[in-house]
Amino acid sequence: MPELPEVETIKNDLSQKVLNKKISKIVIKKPKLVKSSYTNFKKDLLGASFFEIDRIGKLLIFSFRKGKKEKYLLVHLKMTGQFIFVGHNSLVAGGHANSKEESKRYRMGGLEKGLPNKFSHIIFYFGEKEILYFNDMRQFGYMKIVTKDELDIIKNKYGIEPLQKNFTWKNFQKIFQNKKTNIKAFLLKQDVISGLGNIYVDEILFASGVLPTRTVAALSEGELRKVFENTKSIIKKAIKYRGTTFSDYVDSSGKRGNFSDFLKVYGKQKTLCPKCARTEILKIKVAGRGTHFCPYCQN
DNA sequence: AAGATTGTTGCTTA
DNA sequence: TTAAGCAACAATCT
Repeated sequence: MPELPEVETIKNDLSQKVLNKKISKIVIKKPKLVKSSYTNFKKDLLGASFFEIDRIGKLLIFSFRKGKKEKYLLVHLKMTGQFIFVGHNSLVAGGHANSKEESKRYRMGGLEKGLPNKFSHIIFYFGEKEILYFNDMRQFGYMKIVTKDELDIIKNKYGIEPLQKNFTWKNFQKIFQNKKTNIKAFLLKQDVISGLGNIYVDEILFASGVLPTRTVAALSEGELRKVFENTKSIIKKAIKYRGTTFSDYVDSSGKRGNFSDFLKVYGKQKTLCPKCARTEILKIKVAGRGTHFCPYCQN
């Protein structure tokens, strides 16, 4: 599941690869993934080039010019979306990556061969031989082109960003005052804090020693402070290690994220807690999501 | 073979 | 009016 660190990694990598290169061809195999006008999609993008790639929360923003106006290609990867950039023809194996075994290997991050595969739904060509594949097994992801005004409206719906200046203890405290929902559900809300998903929320709460079921308003100042600090540090560290691969995520070169090696609770149910070494990590459902925690270390 | 998987939206309920 | 809760969505794996 691409969350903030994974999307940030993709943003940084793609910025090195596709900026200011002319889009020479676009192949759309699954039109329903284009959520804006389908007829305008190619019309707007063909011949254009992206001059900047940005990110808010888990949403990628590709800026380009259409005539004198700036427009924006928004891409959300949702759960299984991937961007794979291929600079040479070497990886393109003529469209046969469709065996069960091969697609599994592919999703697990072992990009050995086979592009496009049956999950390559939208394909951008840059110049003669550079190709950007948008793959999405579950077809939850989407692309859409918006104007500046539309972009501003969308941006305004996002909460504070863990990496930005306004992510301060003061602001954090203010936002978390008197909220009656549990801390897990609250941290997942994109209009509160943008970019956190199921993996990082579980990791942040474990690091903070706070049970995911705790009501926000009932947290002590010290506990809340830990949640704040750990949100910053864990997100930063995850970006440093190029994100987490749990099932489907790979970066734009098809490589896995290395933060997987640092996961302490996510996916670790039935194993011993790495901190107290005496209690099994439990997995329950909170906020409708699989939730991992140590009942001894988290209170 | 039914249930779990998750990010987001939009509807319902309090 | 606002906040919280939850079903729905899609496709695949266990």
